[in-house]
Formats: sequence, structure tokens, C-alpha cells
Amino acid sequence: MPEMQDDFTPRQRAVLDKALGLLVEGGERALTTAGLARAANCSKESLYKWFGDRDGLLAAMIAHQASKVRARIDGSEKLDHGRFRTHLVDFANDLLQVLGGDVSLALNRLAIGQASREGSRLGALLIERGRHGIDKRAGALLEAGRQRGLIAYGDRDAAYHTFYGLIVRDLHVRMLLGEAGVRRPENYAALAEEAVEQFFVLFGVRKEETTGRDRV
Amino acid sequence: MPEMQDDFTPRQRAVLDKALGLLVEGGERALTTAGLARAANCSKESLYKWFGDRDGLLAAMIAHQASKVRARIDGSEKLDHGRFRTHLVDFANDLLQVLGGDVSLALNRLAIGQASREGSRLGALLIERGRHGIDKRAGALLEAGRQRGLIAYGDRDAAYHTFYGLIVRDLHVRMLLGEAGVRRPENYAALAEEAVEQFFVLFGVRKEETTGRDRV
DNA sequence: ACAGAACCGTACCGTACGGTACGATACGAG
DNA sequence: CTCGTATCGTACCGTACGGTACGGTTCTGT
Repeated sequence: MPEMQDDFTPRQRAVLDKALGLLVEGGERALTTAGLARAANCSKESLYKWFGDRDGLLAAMIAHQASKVRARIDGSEKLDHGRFRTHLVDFANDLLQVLGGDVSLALNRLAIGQASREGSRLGALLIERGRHGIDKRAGALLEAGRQRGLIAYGDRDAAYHTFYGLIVRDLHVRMLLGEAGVRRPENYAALAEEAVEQFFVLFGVRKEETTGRDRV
Repeated sequence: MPEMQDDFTPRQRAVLDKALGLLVEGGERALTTAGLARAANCSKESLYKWFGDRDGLLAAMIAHQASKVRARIDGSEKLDHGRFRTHLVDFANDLLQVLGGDVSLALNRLAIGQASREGSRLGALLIERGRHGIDKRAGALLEAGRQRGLIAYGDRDAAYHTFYGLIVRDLHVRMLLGEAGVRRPENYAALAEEAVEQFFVLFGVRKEETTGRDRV
């Protein structure tokens, strides 16, 4: 198992971008070795030399895409309620934006389609490379809010998953299924606002009262 | 050209069950016409005669499976807070049970994998045949609770989607991706309880006077 | 009993894909 | 200039699948 690092050459990166383009365009069926070689002006032999086999190519595509979407980390500035709320709304917006993006949807469809195959690591790879960054960012954000006394929770993961559910609801699966009229980026802002509002109802700390529960 | 009716003969139903079995077992790649014919002891010619082509077979599988999972409708009995809460918890449990089932996951993976193809109606079919029943049941339940004054909301769909998000969170996609350790039916009860609890925090009506106690 | 329909099992066809091999071309090192 | 390396374009191979055709068999209606 060669660890998929991101030490691809510029040429290889260009080929991987072409591969992502083909995948977005026509799904897994459109991503053939011959088709990619033709679209990227490279030889099939090079593809197999660089990525081993087709599965290696798919894994490389995931790694490459994940390397492009680096999760920006917010410096720990002073948090008041307003700033914290803004950060939560920004996170929610970014999450919806990412999950609803063409490449994300295409890669998730690919990994889900392969999930039934026995030796497929694509799903784990996608979670590991894509979701972990998001989870880290959200976890740090929630922890900062809790330490400032703006929210309270017993289990951070549980609180995060609830937040995630409030934001995404069933949108992700419906977008993956290709349901018409579900992808509406113009509504993301309102969805994010409402999710944060509800999250504060569930986990927010009232200014007047002091909940002695779970305070460290 | 059997349109999505459920007037399949018993023989055809048996074949469709075998097809679902193959799909669950080995994913889309394992569901070949030759393989199905061999597994179901029928001829490929019959398959094409009954279902038209492979896409027709897939559509028939979805229709067949949906016809098996009829959404039971609760008679409108007298609702007090306790009964209403129980119904919500039951719904949440059933939802997790259904989404986490082998056949549901396999069919969703299939539809998602085909979602990129142009003329694919599988995703819409799956939503139409599978989700609509669930949505109806939940909608009626929420409406009954609202009319009894147990919950309050402005938009029923929004309240339902929030409830859905609280229940499912990101479990569905992670199960679809085949992440190890996510499918844990033994945890569904606790998840359902917590989701209902949070739902009542968001949409519940403070009951100062408990009038529902005098009637059984 | 008999005809016709439905069905089974198998063989067959065309195609498309993953993967390999090979000659041709560009380019840097000595 | 020459050698070695990396790459390209193309041709090739084996396989597997979707779909069709056909002879033989079972079932059904009269």
C-alpha cells in the first residue's frame, strides 16, 4: 500500500484535473483510461506507470482534490457572541458550498458506487481526506465557543453531529441522487442562518442564567 | 415496457428478489443479466421480455422493493404528549432502521452511482417511491401534534426537514460510503430518543397545564 | 389430445473496457 | 554527438457485459 502523498508532478496534476473534469462531466462511465489519455494528451502507459491501476488513479484523484481544498484555520481571536455566531454561519455556508460542489458530488458518487466492492478504500479515503479537515475546524470552533461560555455541551462530537444535521438535513443525499431543484446555492445563506439559530437554541447559554451542567 | 406498476407476477417477483440479493451481495457489478438469469433460473430472454432492458430491470427492482415496505399509517387516535412523543420516537427508529437496511443502502448506492448519467430516472424513482411515503407519514404526524397544541411551527416542511436532520445527521452518507463502524443498530434507540428530545426543545410548546392526563 | 404461448438453457454477436507492448519522439547528461 | 530516460500515440489482447436468436421443454386453454 503506497501511501498516497501529494508529491505529484505538475504534469500529473494536470492529468488528475482532466480526470476530475471527465468524472464531473459524465460520471464514472466517462472516466476510462483511454478517454483520459485522449483528453489529457498522455499515454495509457504513463497513466499505469504513475498510478498503478485504475483504483490508484481514483485514489490519486481524491488525494489531489483534497489537497486543493485546504481547510483554512481561523486564528484564535477574541470571541464574543457575535463573532462566534458569524463563524458558525460561515462554517455552515462553507459546508453547504463544499457538499454541493460539482467535484465533491462527483467524487462522493464515485466512492459510494464503489462502496459495495470488497477491497474498496475510496470511501474511507474520501472521509479521511475530505471530512476530517472539516471536522477539525468545526471541533475547534465549538470548543472555543464552549470555553468562552457561549455554548455548553456534554459531548463535543454529539454536539457537532447535531450541528451538522441541522445544517445539511437531507440535502446531501438528495443532491447525490440528482434530485431536480435541490441544488440552490442562493438558499444556502438562509439555511445556514436557521441552522445556527436552532443550534443556539439547543446548545446556547443564556446570558442571565448559569447552567452548572458540564462546566469545566 | 412495464411502466412502474407493481403488477408483477409471482415469478417476476421472485426474480426481482434474487436481483436485489445479488445487488446487496456484490453491488452493481455483480448484477449482470447473465448472472441474474443463472441465479434465478430464468433465461436472459425472459428478463428482456419482462423488463425491457437493464434500466427497466433496475426500475422494477426499486418499484418492487418499495411495494414491500408499505408505510403503515397510524389511525388518528387521541394524542397526548406521551403518545405523540412515542410516535415521534417510533418514526425516528423506523427511519434509521430503513435507511440503514441492506437493501435500502444497495439501492441508494445504485441510484447515486447512476445519477450522473443523463437519462437516469433512478434517483427520482427512489425518492418518489421510497421517500414520499415516509414524508407523508411524518407530515401527518407533525400536523396532528400541532393541531393538539403539542408543537408549533411556521412551515411544516421546514420543521420536518429539521427533524430529519436531527435524526439522521450525517449517518446516511457515511453508511453509503461504507465507513466501518457506522452501522450500529443497537444505537438507533438512543439516537432516536435524543433527536426527539431536541426536536421538542426547538418546536415543543410549553405545557403549563397538563390537560391530557384525564383521558386514557 | 393438441395447438399455441411462455419459458428455459445455451450459444452467439458486437462492443467497450482494463491492461500491456512497441516503435517514435523529445530532451537532458556526459 | 550520443546515450538513456521519459513520454506519446497506437495497436493489440483477453475478458466481460448487454442484447439477440434459437432449439427444446413445460404449461395452459379448449
